[in-house]
Amino acid sequence: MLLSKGCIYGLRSSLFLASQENDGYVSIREISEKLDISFHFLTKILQQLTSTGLMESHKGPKGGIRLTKSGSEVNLFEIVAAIDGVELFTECALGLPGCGVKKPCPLHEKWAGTRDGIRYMLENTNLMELAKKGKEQNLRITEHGGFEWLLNNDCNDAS
Amino acid sequence: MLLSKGCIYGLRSSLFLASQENDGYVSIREISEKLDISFHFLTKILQQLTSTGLMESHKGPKGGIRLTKSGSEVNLFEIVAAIDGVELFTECALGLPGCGVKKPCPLHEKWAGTRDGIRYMLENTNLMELAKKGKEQNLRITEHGGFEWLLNNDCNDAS
DNA sequence: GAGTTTTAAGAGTATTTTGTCTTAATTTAA
DNA sequence: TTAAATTAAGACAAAATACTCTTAAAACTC
Repeated sequence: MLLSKGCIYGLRSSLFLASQENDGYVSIREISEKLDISFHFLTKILQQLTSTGLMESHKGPKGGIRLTKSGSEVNLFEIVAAIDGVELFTECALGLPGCGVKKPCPLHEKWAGTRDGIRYMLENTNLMELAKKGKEQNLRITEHGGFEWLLNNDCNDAS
Repeated sequence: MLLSKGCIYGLRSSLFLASQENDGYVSIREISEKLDISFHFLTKILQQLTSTGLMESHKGPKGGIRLTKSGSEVNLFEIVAAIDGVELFTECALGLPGCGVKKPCPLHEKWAGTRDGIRYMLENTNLMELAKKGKEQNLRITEHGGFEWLLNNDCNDAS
């Protein structure tokens, strides 16, 4: 698996926040229910994003979490790096410590190119463009629910 | 981590076998000692490669394991797929089941392109070219040892 | 055929990842 | 000022991954 579960949850949550119409706090409980993610686990993931400054949280009623910057200013690499770290983008494909141009493994050059391709894609994709696309085309952000349903329904809705 | 430890061990072992001068059986014990991999663990990994037909094994003295095809006919994708499976190359970056052109997530297109890039690199890299490169430039195949040392020393060597 | 060398197979252990539960601290609002 | 709502933090549990150990089966050598 390329990204850890926590990282995937972090990306989905970030995308959800970026697709909100207003920029107020959204409670983690709501995110966890709408995205079908374990509440307590998500809490810990999002703490990593607040500790790195990508999000800010607020306690109490009307509290929750929100992006510190506009979705258009946050790229996916920032989120991945905050949760999974940058090892994926620095490590050797054959697992050799310290693999690099100075002491390469036979696969180093090719892998470095591919690795940079992943990084480039993540760095050049921001939350806003994904949220826009998701809303316009009502794409999925959870197993069964698209953006449309997600943004127009309360959790408590019986429907 | 992109590849599991087992997969990395499988790749290193395959590369080691492809770099042998003769095509006889090499004992798993020798591979495990030279590549510094746990013997019993490696045994299980290589069993996956023999069960998929990429390698063949032989018991008893003079036994061991060897590639069924020439190193130039084995690409890295075959090895990765045999050990880690093809999920990496089919799964959604956001973890949504069944993500694809029909029911995409907002990231699907971009991720599919990147994913195919990884696959393309693996499919278009064969063991022989890596072994050749490794031997010519005496690159590393283990943390401290290069190809040269590896191929010219017996395990029992006191040196 | 007996003994040795090797892979095969399975049970068991350790570590990491993933997820759960409880309590504390903070904030709002009645 | 009390109660409710929320995040923060830490202990705990489950599952997956990584690794170890023991025994069995096969093949070679004498």
